[in-house]
Amino acid sequence: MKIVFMGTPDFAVPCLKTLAESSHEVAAVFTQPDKPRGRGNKMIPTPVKAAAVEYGFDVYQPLSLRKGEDAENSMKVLRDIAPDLIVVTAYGQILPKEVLELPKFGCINIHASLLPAYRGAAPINWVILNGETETGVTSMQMAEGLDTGDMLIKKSTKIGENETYEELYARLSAMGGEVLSETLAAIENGTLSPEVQDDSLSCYSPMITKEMSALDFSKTAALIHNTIRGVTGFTMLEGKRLKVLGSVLSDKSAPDAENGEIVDTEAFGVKCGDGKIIFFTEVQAEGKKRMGTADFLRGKKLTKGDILGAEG
RNA sequence: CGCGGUGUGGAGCAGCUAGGUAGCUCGUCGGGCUCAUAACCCGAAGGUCGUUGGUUCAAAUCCAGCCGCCGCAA
Repeated sequence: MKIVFMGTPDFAVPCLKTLAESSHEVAAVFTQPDKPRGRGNKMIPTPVKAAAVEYGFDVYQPLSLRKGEDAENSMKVLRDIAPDLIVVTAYGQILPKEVLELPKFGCINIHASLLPAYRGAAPINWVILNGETETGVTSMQMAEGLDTGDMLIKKSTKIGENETYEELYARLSAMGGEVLSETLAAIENGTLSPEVQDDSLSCYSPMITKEMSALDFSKTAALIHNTIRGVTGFTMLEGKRLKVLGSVLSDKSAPDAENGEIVDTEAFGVKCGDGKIIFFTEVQAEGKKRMGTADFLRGKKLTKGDILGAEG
């Protein structure tokens, strides 16, 4: 088949790789325009662009597919290519109806959740924030609504008790490539059995914001654990920012301590709102590399009784 | 030219402001103690102090450039 791929972040790269290594023809790759980002505001290509260039594919980066000159040009390009299928993975743009209807087999999307649950922008973060124990990847035939298309192939996976967003992201990203591969095979073999989503079971996962990462030690240890795993926690230690990238729960409690108080200076244990102690396993201080707690504590002596999160 | 931090034995840090014997915690290796140990005691190895140049009698420390890593903002 002649295929056009649309995707932007790391997550989409395994899907592009799947296509590149398949027998199908990748006629073009669409990705978001380069933007100045990162330290020094340098122009950084999107991960998909970088990968596409490696493979030698044609890359298009329209500002929008819905309106303006870029949209018109893009439509022209797509019509000229006349793809059999468009594969979309975390592209970051809403596709207009005329694009959805252009290819013979329509557009398929690889989504990082078990639909109809967790439609929307940040499913991987939200499954962890909500303490889910299982998630997965779903491919769907794209429709006009946001992640509402008929489901094609679904693969599920367990979420580890201490698994972080980063780890799950990597796993689901790889699974995305597998699901795509199976979906393509099914399309070719005509063995697809699209399944309509039950809207009553759906839920959305809105974009995450920085504020969500701030650790609130009046909450329960479980919730704090989910925040750390789901969006990375940050708090203040002796007036400096401290990122918390991993944690484990414990049965220990410290009823007499204040919320956010450091109660264990040898393993970085902090008292939470429900009295339980949470242990940080990986942290990163301002200007420092991320490191395991054991490494961190070798150079940084904690003071028992210090309260995390207190400004100044 | 977005703002800022940082680069010191294998790991994480101190030392730099007021230049002049390389320090701490841990790890590694050897020995000891112990029924035993990731515990304790004794000892040892291991560092061109990111890099290049400058100032100086003397630079980890002061100055300039370069490279690397990172936080914030976008």
